[in-house]
Amino acid sequence: MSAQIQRRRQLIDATISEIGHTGSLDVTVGKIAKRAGVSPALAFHYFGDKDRLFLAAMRHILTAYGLDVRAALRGCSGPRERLESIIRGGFSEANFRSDVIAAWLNFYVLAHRSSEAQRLLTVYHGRLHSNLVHNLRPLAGEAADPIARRIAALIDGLYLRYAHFPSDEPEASASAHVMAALDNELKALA
Amino acid sequence: MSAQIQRRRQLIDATISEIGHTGSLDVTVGKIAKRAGVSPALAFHYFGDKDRLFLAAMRHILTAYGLDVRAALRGCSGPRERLESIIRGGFSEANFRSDVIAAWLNFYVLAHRSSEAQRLLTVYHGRLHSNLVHNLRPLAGEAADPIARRIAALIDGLYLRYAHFPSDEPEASASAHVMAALDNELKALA
DNA sequence: GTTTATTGATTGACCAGTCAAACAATGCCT
DNA sequence: AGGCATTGTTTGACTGGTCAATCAATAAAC
Repeated sequence: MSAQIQRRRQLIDATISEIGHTGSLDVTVGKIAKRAGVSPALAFHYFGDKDRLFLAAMRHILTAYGLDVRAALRGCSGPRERLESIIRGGFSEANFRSDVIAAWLNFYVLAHRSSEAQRLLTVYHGRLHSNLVHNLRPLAGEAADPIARRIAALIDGLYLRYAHFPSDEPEASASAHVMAALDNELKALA
Repeated sequence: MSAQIQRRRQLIDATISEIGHTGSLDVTVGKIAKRAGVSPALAFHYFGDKDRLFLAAMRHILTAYGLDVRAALRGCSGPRERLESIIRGGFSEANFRSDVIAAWLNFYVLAHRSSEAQRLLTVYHGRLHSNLVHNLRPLAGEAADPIARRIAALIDGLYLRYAHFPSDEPEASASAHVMAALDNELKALA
C-alpha cells in the first residue's frame, strides 16, 4: 500500500524532472522510468498509459500551486495584501523552477489534444480569476473583472518569458512588475 | 527554379496548417506532405530534415508578422499612434489565426531544444521590445523600458489565453486590454 | 541529352504498451 | 514457530506499429 504511493510519487517527480531536462513532452516512458530508478513496465502498471502519467504530474503541480497560494493567503488581512500573496504565489520558488515551467508550457500544448488537460487548465484559470476578482472587488468595484483578466494575462506572459530568458526576469522582478501594473490599474480608477 | 520556391512555400503552408490541426509539433512529415499534395520524400529533398522544415515555417510566420507591423507603422504620425499599431499588429488577423497561434506556442517549446529556434525567438523579442521602447521614450522617458516589458508580457499572455479560449478574448478585446494597460501606465506617470 | 523535379520502396531506430513469470510481503492455519 | 497460500510488486523479453531519412529509379523540362 505504501509502496504504491511512494512509486507513484517517484514517477511523477521523474516525469517533471525529465520534461524539464528535455524541455518538451517528447519524452519516453523509458527515460522517465530510468530516472526514477525502476523498470519502464512499472510506470505502465501504475498509470496505465503515458498520457495519464503526464496528467498526474500536472495535477501534482497544480495542487502544489494551490496549496502554496492558500497558505500564503492565510496570513493576510486586507484585500490588497491578499492580492500580493496571489501574485507572489505564481512566482514562488516552487512554481518558478525551470523544470516546472517547462511542464507548464508543455501542459498548454497538451491541452490542445487532451480534454482532461483542458479541463485542468480551465480549473486553474477559473481559480486564479475568481481569487483576483474577489479581492479586487472592494478596491475596484465594477472594474474588478477586466483588471483581473489583465493581471492574470500579465502573470502568464511574464512566466512565459522567464521560461526562455531566466536572467531577464528573476523571481523578484516578475512579481514587482505585476505589482506595478496593479498599482497603475488602481491609481487609474481614482 | 520557380518550382523550387513554389514547393517550399506549399510545404511551409502545409506545415503551419498541420500544426494548427493537431495542435502540437507532434506532426509527421508524411502528414505534412500529404496536405501539400506531394510525396514525403520531397519535403526532405527541399528542407533536409524535419527541424529545418519547422524552422522555415516559423521564419515565415515571423517575417509575415514583421511586414504586418511595418506596414501598419507607415501610416502613423505620433508615437502614441505607432504604439497602437504595434499592439494591434500582435493581434492582427494574420497572427491570430488558430493555426498560427498553435505554431507560436509550439515554437516556444521548440526553443527549449533548438538553438536556432531560440535565436529566432530572441530576435522577435528584441524587435518588439525596441519598437515599444522607441515609441514609449517620448511619452514615458526613463520609465519606457519597464513599461515596455510589461506591455510585451501582457501581449504574450493574452495571446496564450486566446490559444485555448478563443471565445474569451476575441481579437478586438485583446487589443483593447493592452491599450487600457498602456493608458494606465502613462496616466500613472503624471 | 542533360539537368531538375519527384516518387516508391525500403531501412533502421525507437517506442508505447502487453504479458507471463519472478520476487517479496503478508497473513493464516496447525 | 514454520510452512503455505494469497496478494501485491517488479521486471525482462517481446511485439506491432510508426516515422525520419535514404536512395535509386522515373518523369518532366529545357
